[in-house]
Amino acid sequence: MRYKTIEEYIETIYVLELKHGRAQTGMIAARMGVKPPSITEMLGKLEREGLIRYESYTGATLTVAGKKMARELMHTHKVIADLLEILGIDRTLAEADACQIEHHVSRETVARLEEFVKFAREDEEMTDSIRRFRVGMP
Amino acid sequence: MRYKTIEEYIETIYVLELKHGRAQTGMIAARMGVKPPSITEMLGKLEREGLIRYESYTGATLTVAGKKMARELMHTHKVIADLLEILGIDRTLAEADACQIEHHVSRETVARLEEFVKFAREDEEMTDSIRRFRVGMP
DNA sequence: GAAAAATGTTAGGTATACCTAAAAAAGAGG
DNA sequence: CCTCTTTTTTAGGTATACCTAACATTTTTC
Repeated sequence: MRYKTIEEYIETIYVLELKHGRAQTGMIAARMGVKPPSITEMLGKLEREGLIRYESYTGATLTVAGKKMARELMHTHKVIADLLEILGIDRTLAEADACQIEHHVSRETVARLEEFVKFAREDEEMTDSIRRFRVGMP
Repeated sequence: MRYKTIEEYIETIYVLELKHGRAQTGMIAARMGVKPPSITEMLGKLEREGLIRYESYTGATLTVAGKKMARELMHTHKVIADLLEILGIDRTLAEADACQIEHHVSRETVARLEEFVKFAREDEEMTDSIRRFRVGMP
């Protein structure tokens, strides 16, 4: 079994903070499939790295640096998922794949893929070509 | 620092076996930036998992299962790198990104991307659209 | 073919992301 | 405000991918 990355923790905290104002140990644990004591430990590490503020028994909130990381990850995720969907991959699968890929693409590549996604949406000829590609695919 | 995955070991052994008939501890260590004792240990694990044959002081060769994994990885790598290159990403960067992404895409998605790469090469209108996309990009 | 050089393995240790079980703190209901 | 419940943390332990230093084997060279 692979360990969760810091990025996955930050994303989880981001989502929980949006929904509940802060991310508590138990909520993070439930979402990530990791036991609470491990979360406590990890929150200590994330705080030492300046990505979250953390108070015992209260929960965690992202710092500016943490938010920046989270937003970049969300953005990357969206670009990848959109690209895969445009290329005819089922949204559910596209999301699942994006979840993994997002942690392993360079910024530069993301930027270029984003431009392609935009182009594929705006340019009529490209839209057409892609439509033809998708016709007759599973 | 992230640990090397089994897949990375298998790929390295594959390449070395192609070039030298077998993969020796030192060669693997040099390529992967991991010290020889760690390689010895890992080769034991890979053998227990049925991915390589391994003899002390002689080196490792891939089993059928190991070769299958290696070939699939190489194929996935090529599909991803080709796709990125088609979308205007510099080959060197495309290769680097593919090296990471290849370990995190579903088979199903790879299959679909492969079809897209083929289409992008064969279909004139698509080729044209992509050419227009790439014009005026860095 | 023996000594020297190169290569590989063993022994022992570190760091870290996880776990379970037990203790502690916070929150809710009477 | 005191007990009961829920939530969190502490304490202590495991597994694993790495490392260095020391030892063993193989290969090369004279």
